[in-house]
Amino acid sequence: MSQPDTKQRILDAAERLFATDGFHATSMRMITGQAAVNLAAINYHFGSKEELLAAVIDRRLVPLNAERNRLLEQELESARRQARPPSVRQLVRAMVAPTVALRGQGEGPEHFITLVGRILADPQGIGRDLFLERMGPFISRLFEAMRQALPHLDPGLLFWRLHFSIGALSHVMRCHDRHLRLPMPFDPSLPPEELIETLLDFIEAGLEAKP
Amino acid sequence: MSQPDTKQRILDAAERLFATDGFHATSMRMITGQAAVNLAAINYHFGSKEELLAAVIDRRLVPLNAERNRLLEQELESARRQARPPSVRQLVRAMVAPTVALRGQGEGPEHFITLVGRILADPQGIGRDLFLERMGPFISRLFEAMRQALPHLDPGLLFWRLHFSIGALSHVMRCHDRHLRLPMPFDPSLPPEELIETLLDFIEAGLEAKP
DNA sequence: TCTTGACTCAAACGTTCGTTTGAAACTAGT
DNA sequence: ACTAGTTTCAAACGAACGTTTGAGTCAAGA
Repeated sequence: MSQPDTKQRILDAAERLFATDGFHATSMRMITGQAAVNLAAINYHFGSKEELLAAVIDRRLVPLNAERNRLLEQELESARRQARPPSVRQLVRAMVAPTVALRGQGEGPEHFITLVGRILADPQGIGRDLFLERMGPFISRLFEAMRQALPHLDPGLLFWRLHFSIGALSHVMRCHDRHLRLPMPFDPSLPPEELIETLLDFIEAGLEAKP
Repeated sequence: MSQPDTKQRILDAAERLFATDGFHATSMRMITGQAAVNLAAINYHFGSKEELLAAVIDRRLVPLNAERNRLLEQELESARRQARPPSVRQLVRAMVAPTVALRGQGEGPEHFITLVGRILADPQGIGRDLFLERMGPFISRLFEAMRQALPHLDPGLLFWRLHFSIGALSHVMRCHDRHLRLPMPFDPSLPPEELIETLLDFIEAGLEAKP
């Protein structure tokens, strides 16, 4: 390949622009302009604008879900060894930690976070089916593991509380910095490690609420 | 006016299309086609496509925030009369109840919910500034009231937990029905009243978690 | 009846969109 | 040095975009 990084430069520029401006508001000329490649390179390397979006999503989501599954299986295995039910906090951590860790991994993952927020908000969008297809297996396994961790909880109630938990996570991911730019008399910023624990405190208490 | 409902028909069609397809993916010809009005009617009545979006948002958000503020002031006044701190649950209810109540109020409000989800996911979108401008006063007042309700809680921690709460709410609003269309061995659907209480249980426990 | 203002309409404006094309440039195997 | 295969390039394609225009329609006041 004469310029082996053409595909990567397109992926980086598309990730950034899809996140900041949205899929439909981003033109292929904007992408190829920022990537400093020819306009036809997208269709040559990816086929179409939609297939480019799929490639942008897959590049980060596949390894992310692999890590989430690894942490979940690790806790299930640890619980099995010790003949105890899996820990709610550790199960939630399997979902939360790799996600929050995306922050502080550079500009690319930050843009990816924003892009995922857009995809979740799009009820019939292009990337949504792909995203849910990638997420489904983990969510199913997390739900089953959570039923072992909270056997007394009604499954329907557990479903909704997991739903709320995912919402809290995705919302805090979506708003990196100044989402609610209110004049605050203090600085609410937290390092990622503390943010994880703060979020785990909140979700764990909500999942284990009494009624 | 010869056809006095032209503006309403445009607003209804735009609300539906902006929600399902997104602002940039919706053309003015799609809107005027579904509204059965002339293409130029949008520019005549609203000025531009962006001003139409602002009108769509304002139509529902202004009365919604009025109701939220009413409930919040009602609880503050009740607490003042009884010389007690405001109730966490009642304060959260002021934010949650009018929002969840939008479900079951017809097709229009349901589309509006989806549209708000899109606006929140758009970091520099057209409707975002307008939306935050409308929401800001209520959020600020809610935060101050919550500080009275939870005086022992660090303000920075309260900020984050309110952030998580808003996330749980907006996520559950965004996913009316089959957001996670996993093969569930049960029916997780709930009537709005029960959904409100289920969400309040979750948020209240999270806000009052110990550390 | 004439006039005025609000509204609707078909048609066109210039621009930008995603995609395609065919030739040129480059790399590597023989 | 020649060839085959891959990648880049400028240019153009038809289609769709948001907006504007100017004539036409209608209801109501003078």
